[in-house]
Amino acid sequence: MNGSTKSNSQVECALSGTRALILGGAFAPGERLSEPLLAERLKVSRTPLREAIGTLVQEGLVERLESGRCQVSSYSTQDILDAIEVRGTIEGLAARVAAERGTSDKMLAECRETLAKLERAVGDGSDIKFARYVELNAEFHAWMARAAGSSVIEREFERISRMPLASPSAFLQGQEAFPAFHDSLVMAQRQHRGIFEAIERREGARAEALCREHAHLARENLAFVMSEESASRDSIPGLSLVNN
Amino acid sequence: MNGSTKSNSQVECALSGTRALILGGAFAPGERLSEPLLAERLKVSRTPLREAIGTLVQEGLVERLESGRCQVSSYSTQDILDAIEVRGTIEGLAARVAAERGTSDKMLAECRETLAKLERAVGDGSDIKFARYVELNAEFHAWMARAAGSSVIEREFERISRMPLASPSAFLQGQEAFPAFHDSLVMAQRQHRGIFEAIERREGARAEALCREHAHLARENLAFVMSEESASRDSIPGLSLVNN
DNA sequence: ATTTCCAGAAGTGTACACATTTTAGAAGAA
DNA sequence: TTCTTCTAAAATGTGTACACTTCTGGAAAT
Repeated sequence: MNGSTKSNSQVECALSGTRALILGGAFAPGERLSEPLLAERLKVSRTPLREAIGTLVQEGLVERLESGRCQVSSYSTQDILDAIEVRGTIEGLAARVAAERGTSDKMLAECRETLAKLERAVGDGSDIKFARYVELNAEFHAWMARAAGSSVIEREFERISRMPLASPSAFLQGQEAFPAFHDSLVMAQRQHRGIFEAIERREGARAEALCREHAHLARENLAFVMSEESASRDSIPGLSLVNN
Repeated sequence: MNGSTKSNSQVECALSGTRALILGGAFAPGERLSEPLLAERLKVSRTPLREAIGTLVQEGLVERLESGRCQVSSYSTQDILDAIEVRGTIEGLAARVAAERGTSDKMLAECRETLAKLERAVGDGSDIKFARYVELNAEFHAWMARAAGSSVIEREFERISRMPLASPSAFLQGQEAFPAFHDSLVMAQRQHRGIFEAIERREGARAEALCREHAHLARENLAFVMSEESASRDSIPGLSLVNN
């Protein structure tokens, strides 16, 4: 549920617990949070909970009102589209920098392996291993952020990826049912190849442009999910926070 | 910009106080912070101080060690250059979006006024009003972030601008003495005009490219300041955190 | 029926105590 | 000297009490 909690500290517990509740739709967007109630629910005291809430405010999942109270954030579809655009832009920067400054053979080899695994997960498009794909897709994007060789750029990528629904894998979970998504994944994988090739050949502009186009695919997926009234709306964490 | 503490809360006090101490060079980069000592120094108790430190960790000014202790961050020159590049990229995105989606007449009028004021502050380059220029320059950049009409983009701009030395005005303070900076300011103002014109004419690609080039100017200024052993090194807040 | 006002309920901000962990330095052995 | 080991000091993590603020609901007045 809360993933792998490395530290059993109360703050970690409060953070992952609150995040899971919000992303799982336990609160309506705009709903106020009560520290005492939430503390009791999560079995932590207010002190670590308050620290966790502060983190969530920084992340943008929770907003602080003038009065000091906090409420669960509410996003418009446009907000999510913009967040994906920001991610694509940052990834584009990372890829361009990786291409321009050059990437070590070791890094390139790492990515080649990930890409090969991704191709095996995609297969010929008729029998895609989704769970595996999601994992490897995240790995590829994290690699790009790392390949720039800049802790600042990597940090920024991680931050925007933590924003709900802006992460590279946000819309992949639980979409097996839709054949349209299969084509999307095949195309995405072709773009992965293109991005890697551009970085390898030190073609910065091409790498950047491809990253942006790659992010555009996520925007299309969001538009698709938002237009559907299917069960997928419940299976995607955080989608309950999106209003119109 | 936040200079004046709107709320007299203990957290605000601890936050601005600690930030000022760090940016002012009261701690060496990498130096550990002691909550009890810092609390006593700032006349606040540990609880609000801890919250403030958490914020500073999120901002990147302070790092949390495995043990739980905190230390003042240390940046390389490359880190700052990268942060400026990220800012230029985000600004470029903002400008492109503003151009592509269109900007209201009211917004455009606002910016025209700022630009006119900026030109008055620059004059013919022989008698630049620096303090005024710094203020208006910040206004122009904030306008760009707003012009995109996206809270997500604006947020991201504000975040990266808070990173020490990455803000649009980081290297302007206290550089009156250097004639080279006068040319730099004149050119910067010409770029401001170009960016505005591109947004007005809805030339997204041009607006984006100009923003990046504009940020490059800040990179040059950093390189200049770092090469100098002048007093300017002490007059720029946060420069003491840069190592090599 | 609508507005105003007030009191109680609930919530946040802060201080502080205490348990546990980490650090630093002295003492001792190789 | 240099490296271990141990111990006391100091720091952090957390629970809790309490002051002060904000919210809520209903009674009274219009």
